[in-house]
Amino acid sequence: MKFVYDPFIRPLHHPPPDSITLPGILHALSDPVRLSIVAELRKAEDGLNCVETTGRLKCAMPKSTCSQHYRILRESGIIHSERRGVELTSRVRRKELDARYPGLLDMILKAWKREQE
Amino acid sequence: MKFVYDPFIRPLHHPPPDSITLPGILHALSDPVRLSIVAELRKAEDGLNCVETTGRLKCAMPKSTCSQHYRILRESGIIHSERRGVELTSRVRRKELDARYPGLLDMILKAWKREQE
DNA sequence: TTCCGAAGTTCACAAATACAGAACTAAAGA
DNA sequence: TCTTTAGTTCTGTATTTGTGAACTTCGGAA
Repeated sequence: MKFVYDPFIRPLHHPPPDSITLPGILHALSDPVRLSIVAELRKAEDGLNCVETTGRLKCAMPKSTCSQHYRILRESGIIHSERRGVELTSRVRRKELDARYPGLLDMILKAWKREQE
Repeated sequence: MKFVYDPFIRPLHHPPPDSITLPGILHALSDPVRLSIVAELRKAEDGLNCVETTGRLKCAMPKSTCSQHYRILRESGIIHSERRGVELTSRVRRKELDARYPGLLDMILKAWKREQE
């Protein structure tokens, strides 16, 4: 069977703001790793790529798993990713999220930070 | 194989406040049906049983599915359930949740209400 | 008292989802 | 050109979810 591969051609899918859903957001944030990824991304104004993020997380994780986590975050509408050469730079879609769910992400990340200590 | 059955003897499991986790909460709330169940429960100060809740929800759903949703909500720590004869009366664990995650549930339910309109 | 209906739970199985290793592609630099 | 780096896809396995069917218990009716 042929192995079809086109990661750099296939466009990344980002939902438009009005098709972001609350259950989708909550599901994306219902995983400790993803919560931590989002927390890191949110701190970094310029975005981070996967290596940088997992580096700061210091929780070892296979690349494939990491890739899946980013896909889930992206397709739920929490982050925006863009290819820069071989890297994928992601950042939190702050304005859009805050317009749709004011204060929600902040509150969740704050609670997560507390819970981590 | 023997069918072991003891629903009215087996105790309901409610996590103590300090073993409630944020990912657990978010996961429990990452389903539209469960969000709506919690919204109804939160409105009813005295608690509701499953039939009352699903009646108000007017989204038909098999009993087994409903039972699972309640189990997930209960084991995440969002609701407390207690048997009253043949019924199961559930209510939101407001004080405990608000102590641990101040304002979070309110914010989520408010966002859900907006999204429903 | 006995019987029946209502309320929920558990089981079993199918479908969907998640995880992680392996193979792979493309870009950038030596 | 060759190699390293960053990330994706595939695949098989494992876990989770949804639902019908069988079941138990309680409370009220007969």
